[in-house]
Amino acid sequence: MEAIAKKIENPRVRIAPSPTGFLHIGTVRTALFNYLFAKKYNGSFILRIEDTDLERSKKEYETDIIEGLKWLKVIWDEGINPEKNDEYIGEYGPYRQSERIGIYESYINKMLEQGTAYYCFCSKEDLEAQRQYQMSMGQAPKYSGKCSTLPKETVEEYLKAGKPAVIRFRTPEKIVSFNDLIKGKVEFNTALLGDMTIAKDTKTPLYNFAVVIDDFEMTISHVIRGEDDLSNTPKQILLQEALGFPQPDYAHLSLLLGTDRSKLSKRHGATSVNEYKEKGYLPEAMINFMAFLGWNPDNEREIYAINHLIDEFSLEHCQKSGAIFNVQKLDWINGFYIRNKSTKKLTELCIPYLIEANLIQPIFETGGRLAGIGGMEISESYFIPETKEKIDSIAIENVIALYQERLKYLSELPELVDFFFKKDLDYTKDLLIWKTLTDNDIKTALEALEGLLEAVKPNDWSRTHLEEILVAKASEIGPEGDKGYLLWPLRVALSGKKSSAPPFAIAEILGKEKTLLRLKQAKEKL
RNA sequence: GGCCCUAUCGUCUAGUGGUUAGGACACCAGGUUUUCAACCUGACGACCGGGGUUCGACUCCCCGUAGGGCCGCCA
Repeated sequence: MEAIAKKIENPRVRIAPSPTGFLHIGTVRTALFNYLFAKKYNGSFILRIEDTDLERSKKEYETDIIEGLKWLKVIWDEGINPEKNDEYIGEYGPYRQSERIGIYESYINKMLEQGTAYYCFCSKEDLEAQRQYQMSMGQAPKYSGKCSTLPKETVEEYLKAGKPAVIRFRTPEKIVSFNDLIKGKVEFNTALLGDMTIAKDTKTPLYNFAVVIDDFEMTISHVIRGEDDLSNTPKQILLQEALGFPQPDYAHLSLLLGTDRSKLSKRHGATSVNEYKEKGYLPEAMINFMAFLGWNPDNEREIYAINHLIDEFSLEHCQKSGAIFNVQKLDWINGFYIRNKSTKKLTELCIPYLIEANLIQPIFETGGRLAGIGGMEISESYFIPETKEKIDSIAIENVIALYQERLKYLSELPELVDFFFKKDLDYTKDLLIWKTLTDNDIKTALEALEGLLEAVKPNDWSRTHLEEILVAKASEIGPEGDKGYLLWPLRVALSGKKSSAPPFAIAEILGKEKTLLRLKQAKEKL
């Protein structure tokens, strides 16, 4: 019989990244699940920066983590102020471990006094050799406990002499068992652990120790984290017991996997959210996609906005096994969100990519700001570097509208629409050929088009009218009504590509003058 | 090597003893298109193996097997 599920009220959860790299996609997933859990049950979501490793921690990475989570709108209730990084929000700060050294120190001293922790003077080399030996003997690698019985005087003496030391926890040997909210009952025999290192010295705590202190001090009620931390849990529970702390509930999320089913890492490709942001994935698509990696709602719906995710979220529906990060599905979801955006909004998102590709450049007349890819602020007007023409955002919007339903991600755009912004198109004669068309046929078609378009009055220059007259003509000349005999050369002449949006719409946007010019340029290729 | 976790279409998953094993992405075919995309229709495609338990196992138990994670003076 299962234990009666505890009611969850106002939980306090946290995400505790260490700023030793750019915001990782796996961190985001963990953050998201914590966030959903907190919001679902009216709790608090806390951001704590685990920067005890001074060597590897960098401010730059911390900023990246904060900015990435902000971009995804996975916002915390407590921790570093998202707007002002030198301030904290919440009563349990500071929220950077590097600023909590005094707190750890007092607990370390307490344990040293209690005797639940002791100084160890063994050298790294000896320890490593021991580990190798034990593993080769088929034993669990663990510390021998050599220094655990050192007389007090010896310890004093060594310390005074400045002998290198670390602080170890006198790990009790017992069966630790806990009920993981996702995995179920999990048991460990801590006799296999050995006395673990909890600090390099009283001012330099190590991960497992700092986590336990902070989770207690910050009254964390639920620890929701990746499965890679599962084997740290018994160590942390033992520490809690030694310190007399209550035990939080644990939930270990299955891992995000690469295509080879190993833990998602750099060698699988993009793992930093920046890379996805730059490639032009929308934050809401990323969230929707990642929520469905290792979780699913009760129904078969797939598209979920964040507030729906919050409504439906529960740890019971979390998968026990790992999930491959499948970019194809991400592409599909992202395309869906792109299609469902207003064209105006999408245009704002796309403009930085067009600028980046140097298809357009902003004109800063009234202090417009350029925010770059993923940014929102845009200039009022633009010019086309290649032609020196001015182009307003409405015109750009018309271009975007044509490609909105063809886009999987934003960075695809420039190569799809570059022909709108170019003087000469770069394609060869072969591309103009439809099925069995000869040079002469193409010339005839292009001239027919010229004649037809020349006659269109400026006021009639619209995609619907152009379609009307051109399709009528195309059906006439092509065998068995094959419109490609006329329309294919038209498309290629206008776009220089073998696939594009309908040429009538392209012609409308290009305008009569440029359309005719491109027809002429096409003839010159023959 | 030790400990722990996991196992349904290629992928993400539904399924909690009796189902034609459902959906989505991808793939394939057809429709619509001058093309591509979008859209519509359809097809293909899975319970890791072996023992139990049971009238009956994808579902429960055990043993294998496979995959993964962790075994730091990193987090």
